[in-house]
Amino acid sequence: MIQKVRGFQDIYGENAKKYRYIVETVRNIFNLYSFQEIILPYVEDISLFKRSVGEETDIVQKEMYTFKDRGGRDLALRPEGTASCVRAYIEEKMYAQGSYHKLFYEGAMFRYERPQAGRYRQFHQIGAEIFGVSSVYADAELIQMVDKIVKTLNIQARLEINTLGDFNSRKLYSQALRDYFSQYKDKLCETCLKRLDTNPLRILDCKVESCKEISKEAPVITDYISKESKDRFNELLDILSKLGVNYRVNPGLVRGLDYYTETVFEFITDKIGAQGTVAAGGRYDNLVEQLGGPPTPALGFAAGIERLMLLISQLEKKDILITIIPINSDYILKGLELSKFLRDSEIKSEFMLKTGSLKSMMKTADKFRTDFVIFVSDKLELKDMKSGEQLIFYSEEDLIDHIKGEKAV
RNA sequence: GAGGAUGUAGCUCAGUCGGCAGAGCACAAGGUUGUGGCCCUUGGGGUCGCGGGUUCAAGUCCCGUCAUCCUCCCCA
Repeated sequence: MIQKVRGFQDIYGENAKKYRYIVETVRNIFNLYSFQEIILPYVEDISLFKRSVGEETDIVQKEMYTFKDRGGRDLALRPEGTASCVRAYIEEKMYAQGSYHKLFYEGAMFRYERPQAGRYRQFHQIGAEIFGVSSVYADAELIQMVDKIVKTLNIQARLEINTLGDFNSRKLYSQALRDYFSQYKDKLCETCLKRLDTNPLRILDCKVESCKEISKEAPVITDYISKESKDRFNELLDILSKLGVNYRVNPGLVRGLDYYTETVFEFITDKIGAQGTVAAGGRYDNLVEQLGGPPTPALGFAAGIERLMLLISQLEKKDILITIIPINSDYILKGLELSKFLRDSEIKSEFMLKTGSLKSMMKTADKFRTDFVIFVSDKLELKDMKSGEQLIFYSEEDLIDHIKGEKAV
């Protein structure tokens, strides 16, 4: 049997409903905050991700799905959305329209990782970006919006927040850490040795005792962050409090992508195993320029739809279902005609396609969790599946009038 | 990329020392020839993940492989 590819999944049934529910809910919130949708390609030039996400990051080094197309172009399935969004912002010359831009996107991302609960090779994100605003109020508005999403979906997650300082501060601090930890190469764990090259900030996060010990004496980020950045961060925290957003400052919070500056944040849950980050983002003030656009401050976030799905409870059944059952084969066509009539009257209905004994059709209807059954014979009998009561009608019009009356109540 | 656990009916899972492939639920038919849920009876269902090996004999032992789950890692 041919099976689905490792790390890929079929989303169907209740899960498909959850997926759509999340996307609809989040899109609705984006609309409330006046973000505009951008539908981006799934395939981009490899160098876009090398130059934005970072040449040395795990995502670029070992997790991208890359291939050559027939024209010999080096391409990649997108591992994240921000890079494409920035590329489009520059390529479509949105900056030329002046003011600022608020965009959102949604769709599949691809990373070749070891699958795990809440981690797939094809996964889905929904995210938003703001281009052209350096004001701290943009950070506050964005984070408050994500907070609203989390609250609207009724998800238990805490907000952790930190600042990395401006681009230069971050670079200087990384170098300082690299210099410091290089003295202890023989004492660092294997993964931290790699982090020395890739992302020295992550060493501070290591759980190995010996690494923790060395980290204690390591340079502290506050010494490398400008007063402006610190003030900015404190102002953001103050605004968040006033907006009613709860947070926890985590000085160890570092994002894995190279482009972040200043504000970084994650919404984290401990209810779905090790992959607890449900939504995350931050500011990336240098990325647009770095990719060939005009200097443009920017920020954004993305949420993992599969992880949100793991956190939302069973959806409530909203609409009522009516199943039409012809009592024998003589009335099938009449039943189908009735179904058409109901649907033309905007009434949701299921026409019983399974043939067999009335008993087996009733069992099937029950499995569909139908609310009402209409038995079709020379008359029409409406049965309430909860109470078992039946009403007899002799014309389709009378029946529909009755149903519409019921729905109005 | 590293470590660990698991894989038997549609689902959840038993299967002892290597000796005829099992249960519950689900499904089908009937009890009630025009009515679901509860109950009773009967029935249909199997590439024991896949491929090798050992053996008179393998779901069971050995090797490989694939997949799922968990941890590390990474990240949404």
